[in-house]
This record gives sequence, C-alpha cells and structure tokens, in this order.
Amino acid sequence: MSKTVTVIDTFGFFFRSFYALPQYLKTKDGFPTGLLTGFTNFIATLQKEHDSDYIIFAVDSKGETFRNEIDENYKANRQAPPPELTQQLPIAIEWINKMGYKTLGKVGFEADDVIATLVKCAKEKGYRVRIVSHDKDLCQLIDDDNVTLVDAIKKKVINERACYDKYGVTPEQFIDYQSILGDSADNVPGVKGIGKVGAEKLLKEYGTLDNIYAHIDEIKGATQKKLIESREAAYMSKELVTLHPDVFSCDEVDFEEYRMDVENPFLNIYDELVQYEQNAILRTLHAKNMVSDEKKAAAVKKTQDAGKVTEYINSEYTATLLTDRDELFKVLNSFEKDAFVAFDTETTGLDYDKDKLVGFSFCVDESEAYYVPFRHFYLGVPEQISEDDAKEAMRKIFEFKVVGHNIKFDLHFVTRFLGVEELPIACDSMILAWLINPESALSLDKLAKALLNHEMIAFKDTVKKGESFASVELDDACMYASEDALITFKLYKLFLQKLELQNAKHLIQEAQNVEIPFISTLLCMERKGIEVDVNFLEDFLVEVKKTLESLTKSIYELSGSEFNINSTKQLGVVLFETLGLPVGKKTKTGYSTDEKVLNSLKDKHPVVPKLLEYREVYKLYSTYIEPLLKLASENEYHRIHTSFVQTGTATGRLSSKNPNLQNIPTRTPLGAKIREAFVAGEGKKLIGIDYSQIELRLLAHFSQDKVLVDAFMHDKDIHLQTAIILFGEEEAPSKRNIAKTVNFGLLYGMGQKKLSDTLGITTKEAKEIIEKYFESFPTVKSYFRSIVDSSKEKGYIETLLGRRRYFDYERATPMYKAAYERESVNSVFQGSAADLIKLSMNKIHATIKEESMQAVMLLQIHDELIFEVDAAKADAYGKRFREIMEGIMQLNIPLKASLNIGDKWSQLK
DNA sequence: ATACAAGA
DNA sequence: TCTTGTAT
Repeated sequence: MSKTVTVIDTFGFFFRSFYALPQYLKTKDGFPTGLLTGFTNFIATLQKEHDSDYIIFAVDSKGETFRNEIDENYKANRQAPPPELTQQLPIAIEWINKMGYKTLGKVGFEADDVIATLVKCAKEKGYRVRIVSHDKDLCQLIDDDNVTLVDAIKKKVINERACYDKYGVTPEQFIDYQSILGDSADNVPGVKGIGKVGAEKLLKEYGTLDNIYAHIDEIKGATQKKLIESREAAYMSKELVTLHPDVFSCDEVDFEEYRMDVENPFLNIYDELVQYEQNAILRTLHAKNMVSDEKKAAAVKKTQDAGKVTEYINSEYTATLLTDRDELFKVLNSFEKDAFVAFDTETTGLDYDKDKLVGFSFCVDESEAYYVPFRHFYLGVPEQISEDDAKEAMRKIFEFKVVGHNIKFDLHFVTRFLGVEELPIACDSMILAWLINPESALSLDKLAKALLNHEMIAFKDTVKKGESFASVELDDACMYASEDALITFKLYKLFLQKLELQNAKHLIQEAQNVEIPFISTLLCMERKGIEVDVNFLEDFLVEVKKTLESLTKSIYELSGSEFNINSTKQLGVVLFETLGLPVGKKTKTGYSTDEKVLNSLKDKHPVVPKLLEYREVYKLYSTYIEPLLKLASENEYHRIHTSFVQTGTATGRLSSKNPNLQNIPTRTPLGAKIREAFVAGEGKKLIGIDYSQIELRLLAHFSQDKVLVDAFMHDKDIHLQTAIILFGEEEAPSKRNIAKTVNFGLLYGMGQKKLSDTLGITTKEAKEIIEKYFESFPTVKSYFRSIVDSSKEKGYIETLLGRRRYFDYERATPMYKAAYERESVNSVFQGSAADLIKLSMNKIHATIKEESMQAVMLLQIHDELIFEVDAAKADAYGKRFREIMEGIMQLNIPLKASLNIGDKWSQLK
C-alpha cells in the first residue's frame, strides 16, 4: 500500500467552516466559536474520515504574491472578512501547532501553490494525496490514481468523474476552462462575455485554449469576436490560475515531520478547549477518561462562578447544577405559575420496588436545564441538596404543568418518595410521539437524533459498568440529566406543533382526556401488584422438576443418546439423522422441530410424544413457574408487579413485561394450573370481567351488517349464526368451530395462509371459506373495502378515538400491500376495542377513588380486567364495574361483559 | 397479527 | 440472532 498525504487548504477550510456552522455559537462572554467548533470536530474525526500517514496544513503567507506582479488587481475585489472570523482565525492556527500538527507556507506564495508543489513532491515519492478543499482552483491537480479533492463539510470526494459531472471539463482542461471563464471574485478577467456554458462547449470541441485560437477562423459570430478581443486577457488569466508546483524544492520537505498519528492532540489545548467552551469535545475526553482529575478540577474551577451555582455551557444550552437550597428555590420561584416544566429523575436502577432516587432534572425553556442531586454517593462527594429540601422542591415542581418522557416510571419513584398516591401531570412526550406514529422508535435518544439531529450523551458513557447513577460525579450527572429534561421539553413543544401540522389536533385532546389520565390508572395497578401463593408455586416447581427429570430420562433412553433437548439443532440431528424420521418443514438454519412437526411424527416414534410433553412442561417451568416464584419470593408481600407499556403496540393495546402477565397459560390443564398461583389477599376476592366478542361487536357496529347486528341484538351465539350462514342449518352445529376460527381469523387479520394452517386445511380451501364468508356477508365485505380504500387514500387508519396507524403503500411490494390491507382492517377493530377498555379502565379508576371503594384494579388482558376487592363487597362491586364496562359507549348493538368472582385467578372463567 | 420471554 | 411457545 502506498502512503497517503492529506493536505489541508487551511484558510479555505476555515472560511468554509465559519460559514457552514451556525453563527450564534458563542461562549457565555459572547466570543464567537463556530469556526473553533468546526475545527475541533474536524480534528476529532480525522482518523475516521481522513485516515492517512501524513497531514499538512498548507497556509498563505502575508504579503504580495507573484500574481500581483502579473496583475495588480488580483484579488482586489475580495471583501474583508467579518470580525467574528478574524477573531477566531489566529486561535485556530495556533491550535494546529499546539496540538502537534504542522503548517507549511512560503512567503510570496498562496496556499494553492504550496499545495501544487506538495502534490508534485508526493507524486515523486509515489504517495497518494487527498486535498481537503472546496476551491475549484485546485481541480487542475486532480489525478484519479493519485490526487483527489475532499469537501470536508459535505463529506464528498471530488475525483475526475465528479469534476466532469460538475463542470463539464476534465481536470487537465481546467486551467484553460478558468482562463476563459475568469473569476470576478479574484479579479481574473477571462474572456469577457463567455460564461461557463460557452467555455465548456468550446473546450469540448477544441480541447485546449491554444487549439481554440488555432482554429479561431472556424468559430462563428459573436463568440469569435469575443475571443479575439480577449485574447490577451485570456492568456494573462491562464498565468494567474495556473498553480506553480515549484514553490520549494522537493528535498526541502521531509514528510516524516508531518505524521498524522499525533497522540491525544486535544490534551495539549485542554485549557483553551475549556476557555472556548468546546464542550462536545470535552465530553468525549472526559468519557474516555483521558483527563486527569486535577486537570479537570482546575478547568471546572475556571468555569465556576464565584457563587454557588455551577454552569456547564455548551453550544446549545446551559446545564446548571443546583446544590444549594436557596439557589434551587430561587430558580423554582422564578418560573411562571402556569409554566410547563419538563421533569426527569435519576435513580439507582429500574426497579421502583427496590431502587432509589438520586436526583432530578427540570427545564422550562430551550436554553437552560437544571440538575438537583440529593443522594449521590461516592468518595469525596460534594455537598448536595438535603432529602427534605428535595421533597419540597419536587412538590413545588408538581404545582406546575409537568411534562415527562415515559413519566410513569418517574412517578413510581416520586410518589413513593413523597408518600402520595398520585401526582398531577400535564403531558408525556413519549405518548405524544406514539400518538403521532405508534410504530416509530420512542426512546429519548432516538427521537433526539431523528427529530432534533441531536446526539445525546449515552447512559453507558456516564455510568460505569456495574455502578449506579449514585456514583456518577455531580458535574457529569448534571450534563447527562439536564440533557434529558431539555430534550423532553424540546420534543414536547415540537410534538404539539407536529400534531397541529398533521391535522391531528383531535389527538391532543385524546392525549389530554384519555392517555394522560390513563398513566395514573396504570400507575396504581402496577404499584398494587397481584399476590402469588408462594407455597403452592414451590410445590408445583418441585413436582414439575420431577416430571422433567423422568421425561429427560425416557427421552434419552428412547432416542438412544444423551443430548440437550432444549437445543433445536441437536434435537433435529437426533430425530432426523440418528432416528431417521421423515423430514418435514425446514427452517432457515436447519430442521424445524416445532409443535406441528412433532405432532405429525407422533406415531412414528415413541420418543416424540415424550418430547411434546417435555416441551410443554419445560415451557411452564422456565417461562412461568421459576421466574414468577423468584419475583414473588423477593417481595415482602409476595406480590408481583408487572410494567404495562402504554406505548407498547401499534394498535393501541397495552403490553406487559417484567413479567408479562398477559400471557399466563390457560389452554392446557397443566398450564391453567399456573393461574391457581394467583390469589386474592386475606379477606379479599378476585373479580374478573371480560368483554364478550368485543371486536365482533365493533364489526357489527361499524358495518351495520344485518345478520351480525341481529345476532347481537338478540344475544345469539355468534359463531353458530356464522356457521348457519356459511354451511346451512343442518351442518352448522358440527362446523361451529370452523366458523369460530374464521371469525377469529378475521379479527386477527389472518390471511388464507394462516387460516389454513390453523384449521389444518389447504390454502385453497381456506380461500374458498373466506370467499364464501364475504359472499354471505356483503355488508362486511363492502365495509372492509371502505377501510382499505380510506387507508390507501390517507395513508393511515383511525380508531374509535381517532388514534392513527400509518401504512406506507407507496413503496411496498404487492405482498406487503396485501398485508397492509389486512392490518388496516384489523387495526380498526383491535385499536377501537383497546380504546373502549381504556375508557372503561379510566372510568373505573375514577369511580374507585371518588367512592372510596375497597377495590383495586390489578390486571388488564386486552379484553378482560382483574380486580382485587373486599370479599363482602365483591358481588356489588363486580356488578358496578360490569355496568361501567357495558355502558362505556352507546353503540348500535349492546356491549356485553361477563363477571366472575373467586379466590384464585383460575376460578375466573 | 400483536406482543414478551427463554435458551442456544 | 433464530426458534419456539404463551396469550388475545
């Protein structure tokens, strides 16, 4: 590999950076820093984007150049640069040398000539050259194999091809091109009256300037006249624009003096980086632990005011660390009474049961954010706010309109810390982001990157591995936490604007009336948790372990080998190679061994039924029994707390995690036994209420289909009615199950493929059934059609409450389009059903509070709610809740919900 | 179809 | 990351 030299057109680069970067970048004293920031960024990305062996900063030298001898007007037209630029320029030049790089210039010559000379010298040595410049004067040096130009701001490489695309001439023709064109900014006259189109055309035809004049007789009319008149000017121009590769002799340059691999260039200008508030770079240095604590302390001291407030200023906003009570309240009292305050907490971990708050941050405008530490703990931690003052401050904050990002998380910690049930909140930027597009990434850092083009400080760069936020030093904590509050504030404002622009003002109302109150509803459910019978689970665990052991033994015996049954790879080998069973389905990586495949092999070998049983039991053990038992045992009340994710799905349903309590088994007898472990507390009962056929009822309501409406109005068996219509009165009872699957399939948006799989029939038969269904329910068919049409026209569907889900039909393969059509239809029902139960939950939550009922809502499983209530009131409360659910909205058909009461979850059916 | 979670 | 399996 030949060596590479990067040559910087230094002043050109600085000018470019200066104008490319925002002019408002200033230190807090008002000293402009845009150019400096651009420069430090450039150096920081040097290795990554301009990796080479040598780097030379070519500079102009003061004084007249030989070009002024040719023409005294040369460059006389240039305007004096603005003072903001001239202020920064000498600092930047100084930094080049301080950092350990070297400049190269020659009195009487411009940087361009120095560069031309360097190119010649480098070529002699067989080095490749990258010239960092956007100056077209340098195009004449391009030589694809050896020399390219790099535009550092646009990050573009300009080679022969790019040059030709842009100017229509080759690099070799470039001098002649400029000679004709001239350059008014540099007072290069060129041929008067011929511009770039003419110059390009002439050179395309004749190749060179000399050849143009050699064939001047062939050229017609005005062009000829102009060329003849400007002949002298053209050749003078040629002298002006031709770069001189002989500024110095090549043995004068020792490339080894210009090595790029300078060690830690920034450390050499550390104090100045602090002085000029190059905080992005400082942050990286600190994160990489490249700065000693003494050096850091000395620098922080310089930025520290005489008073008790420490400010960390970077180019965009001020992060203020508040460690003094009076300062803290001075800030809080300065806020308008009805101000929106973005609020965020820092904790020792994610578990609100065992982890603790260590500090909080807030922000009321886009230029300033604050961090209040009160429980950081590390060797030599400075004075912090007291816990009592922190409480008082947080109470005060919740008198304003609080906005958070996933604020349910913060509320768990703050409510417990303050000893209150609920706190009023104004909004949640994560929920707004979800309402705007439920399928987008919702984390603060992703949103900041995508919408604000802001790279946030990474949590893992702030908190060392294995440590908690409490051990983060206050200044780093302040930078990190303040940024969270600031970005939350910015996003909140942005989302309100976006909703208006997207013509979705109703979603602001929906957020206000439904989603935001829903946060409190979920908060109470999660905090309460559900009790688990630990003894029962322990016994169950022992029993299941025994079963597994004996199953493992017989599987080993029957298969004739010992292997890891949980490894699908090993299992595949045993079944299909050792035992030679017929291979059915294959996966991307090997044999498929899923339940369906095993079922088809049930009679082929005695090990297969054992495997099926093992799979079921192992699933129960590993996914449910063991983790649930662990969670319940850890909790002093044996209650386990799930997290409901309000923004978890594209349709509007909730999701549940850590643990997921929405997929506790029910189908098989053994699985259903898990539900026996969920019990009511002492003197309490569990109540389960589930909406019956809520999605099909919504279908009846929206489509107004006579058969469906009639069935629900008279409370008939909907699946049987469907069977009657599909297969006739006679066959209906025996085919009710098929009808049920079809109805079910409709709701989950199954295609013919999935339906045939589920029913165990061919796709053709499935297709026929679906067609039959639509023939029999023409109203449903046309209603589905109308959803799809509107989805395609608008690019989104809306639920009952106006929540949207977007579909990009524009660039989608036909397969995707078909999937989008089904998802569109399905989302309307699932989403609207989710809306209804959400409304019910809010209403029930409010009712429990208003009437001080001895009841708590514990779980939601999509169309079902589970409560724990005072045993004596179970019946009355149950009926009351059911009424609320059935009456939550007046539809064209009645809503129905069924009520069950018991001591264990398993009894609620 | 939509989730979450476990294990290799 | 892939495969499997649980729920609605």
